[in-house]
Amino acid sequence: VERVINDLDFRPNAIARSMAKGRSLNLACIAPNLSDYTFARIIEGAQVAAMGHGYYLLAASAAVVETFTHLIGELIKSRHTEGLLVINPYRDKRHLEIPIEFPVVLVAAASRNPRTPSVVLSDQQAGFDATKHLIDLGHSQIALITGPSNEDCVRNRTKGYLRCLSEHGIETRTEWIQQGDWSPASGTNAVRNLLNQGTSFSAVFAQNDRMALGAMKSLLDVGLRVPQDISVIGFDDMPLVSYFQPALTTVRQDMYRIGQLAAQTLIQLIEQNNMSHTQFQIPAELVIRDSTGHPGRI
Amino acid sequence: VERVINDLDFRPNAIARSMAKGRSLNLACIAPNLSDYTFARIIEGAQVAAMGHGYYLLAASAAVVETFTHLIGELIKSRHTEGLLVINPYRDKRHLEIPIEFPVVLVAAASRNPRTPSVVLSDQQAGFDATKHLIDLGHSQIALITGPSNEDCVRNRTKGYLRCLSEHGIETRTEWIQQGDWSPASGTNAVRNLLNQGTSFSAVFAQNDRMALGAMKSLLDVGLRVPQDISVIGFDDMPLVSYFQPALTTVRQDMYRIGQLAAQTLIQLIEQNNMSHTQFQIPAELVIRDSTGHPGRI
DNA sequence: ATGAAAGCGCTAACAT
DNA sequence: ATGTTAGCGCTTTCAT
Repeated sequence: VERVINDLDFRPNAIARSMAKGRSLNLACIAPNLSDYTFARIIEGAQVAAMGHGYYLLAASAAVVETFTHLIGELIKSRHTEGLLVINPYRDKRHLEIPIEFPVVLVAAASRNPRTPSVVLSDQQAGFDATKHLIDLGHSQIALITGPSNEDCVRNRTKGYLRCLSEHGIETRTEWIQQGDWSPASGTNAVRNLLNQGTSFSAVFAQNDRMALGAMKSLLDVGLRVPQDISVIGFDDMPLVSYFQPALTTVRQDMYRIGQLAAQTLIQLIEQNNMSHTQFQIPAELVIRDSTGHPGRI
Repeated sequence: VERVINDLDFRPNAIARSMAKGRSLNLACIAPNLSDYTFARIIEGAQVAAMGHGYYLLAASAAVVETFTHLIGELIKSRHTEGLLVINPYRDKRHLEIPIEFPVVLVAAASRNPRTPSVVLSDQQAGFDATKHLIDLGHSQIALITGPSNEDCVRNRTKGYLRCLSEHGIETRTEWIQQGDWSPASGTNAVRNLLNQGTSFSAVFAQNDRMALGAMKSLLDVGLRVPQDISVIGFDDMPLVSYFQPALTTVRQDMYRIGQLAAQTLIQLIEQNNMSHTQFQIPAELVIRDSTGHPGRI
C-alpha cells in the first residue's frame, strides 16, 4: 500500500483535509497596496515564515476603508482563512473593524486592543536617533518633514524628534515642521515652503526616503549643496537611495523581519491560542551615508 | 428563514463549499521574490483582478529551483489551488516543471509550450525603441549593459538593440556590450570596463534602471556629465528614478496591467477551459527625461 | 494493529 | 416551489 502511494505520488486533497480538520492552512495579509516597498517586504517576510510552518499566505490589498471592512468580514466569516495579518498604518475606524475573537496580528501599527498582538518599528526611538545624528554633527536648526498626521508612525517619529530636541535644550519652532504626504513632490514642496518663509535651518529630517529625495531636489534646484549647505536624512532605506548624489543618509527599518515575526506570532496564536499581550518593537538602524555632514555657515 | 440568515450575518463555510463544488477559488502566483518592484506590481495587478472575479491570490516566493518545483507540485497535487501564475524570467529547467494539464499562465516570459498562455512585455520592440531614441538624438556609438544572459527578456532587449543598430547601418562592436546582473554595482562596473578598455561611446543603454543608475554614478565619478558628455537610458521606470539628477530617461513597462491580464487569462482558462494559444505582448513606453541628449564632442 | 463507519458543512440531484 | 438525500475526500472514533 505504502508503495503504491509513493508510486502514484499521491497527495491528500487539501480541501477535504481542511474540511475534516476544520483548518484551511491559509493566512491572509491585508495591506493598503502590495507594491510599496515597505509593504512588499513585510509580505515577503510573512510569506516565507508562513510557508516554513506549512501555511499559505493570501495577499490582499484594500485601498479604501470599505474594501478593508468587506474583505475582513468575508475572509473570517467564510472561514477561508485561519488568521489575519493586518497592515493598517492609519489611525482611523479600520482599527475598530478588527475582530477580537479571531487570530489577528497588527503589523506596522500598534494595536488598540491589548488582546491583539502587534509588531511595529520603534518609531519614536528611530525619530530620536535620526535627530540625534544631526545634533551630533553640530546642527541645531533642524527642519522636519512629516507624513500624513493620521498615521501612527508619523506621530511617533515626530515625538522622537521633539524629545531629542528638548533633551538637547533646543527650542522647537513650529515653522520647522512641515507636513507632507510621503510623496517626493511633497518633500520638494515642504522645502520650498521652508525657503519661502525665510526660516533658517541647516538640516532636514524627512520621515521617509521619497520625501527626502524630493527635498534634496529642491535644495539642489536653488543652488544649495547637500550636505555642505544643508544636511538631509531620510527614513526607510529604500533600494537605490544609496545611488543618489549624494548617497542618502537614512534610517533603515527591517520590514522583512517584521513580517516574519508577525507571521510567526500569528501562527502561535492559532496553534496555541496564546492570546498573550505581545507588542513587539523592532529597532531601526541609522545608515550614515553622504547626505549629512557638519553644518555650513549659511 | 431569510431574515434569520441576514440577522445572523451568515456566510457559507468556504471550505465545505469548495469541497462540495470541487473548487477552492484560490489562485497562486509564484515569483522569485515578492519585493522587487516588478514582481510586486505584477502580483498587485493579479490580486486586484483575482478579487474582482471572486478569487483569492496566494503569493509564493521561490528563490531557488528546488523550492519552485516543490511548491508547484504541492499546490497542484493538493488541489489547494485552481490555477497558477508563474513568474519565471529564467531560461532554465523550471520551464519543464510547468504542468500542461493544469491551468497555468506564464508571466514575463514567453511560454515554451503552445498550450500554455503567457503575457510578456514586447521586450524586443522596447529594446529597439530605446536604441532608436538614442540614434534619433544623433548617437552612433551606443554601449549596452545587459542583464544575465539566461533571462528571456535580456535576449529580446538585446535583439531589439542589435536590430535597431543594423537597420540604421551602424556596425555593432562587441566591446560595446557589457553583461551585468541587474544590480547597480554591475552597472557601475560595466561603465568602468568600457572606460578602461578605451572603447569610445557617447551613450549607454542599460537593460534596467538599477544598472543605469550605477552606470550614471561611475560616469559622474570620473567627471563625465550626463547627458552633455554621455547619454544614459534605463529600463523599467522604477519609482524614484525621476528624482535622480539628472532625471532618468527610461522605458516604462506596465507590470500592473500585465499582472491583471495574466490573472484574467488564468480565470478564463479555469472557467471555460479555454486553452487557446494566447500569447499576449504588452507594449512598453518610452519616458524621456533628462539623462539623454544630443551627443557631445568627446 | 487494522478495518468500518460517522461526520465535517455544504451542493446537486432527486423526490415530493 | 419546497423538502430530502447522497456524496465530495478526508479524519477521527469506535469496533474488531
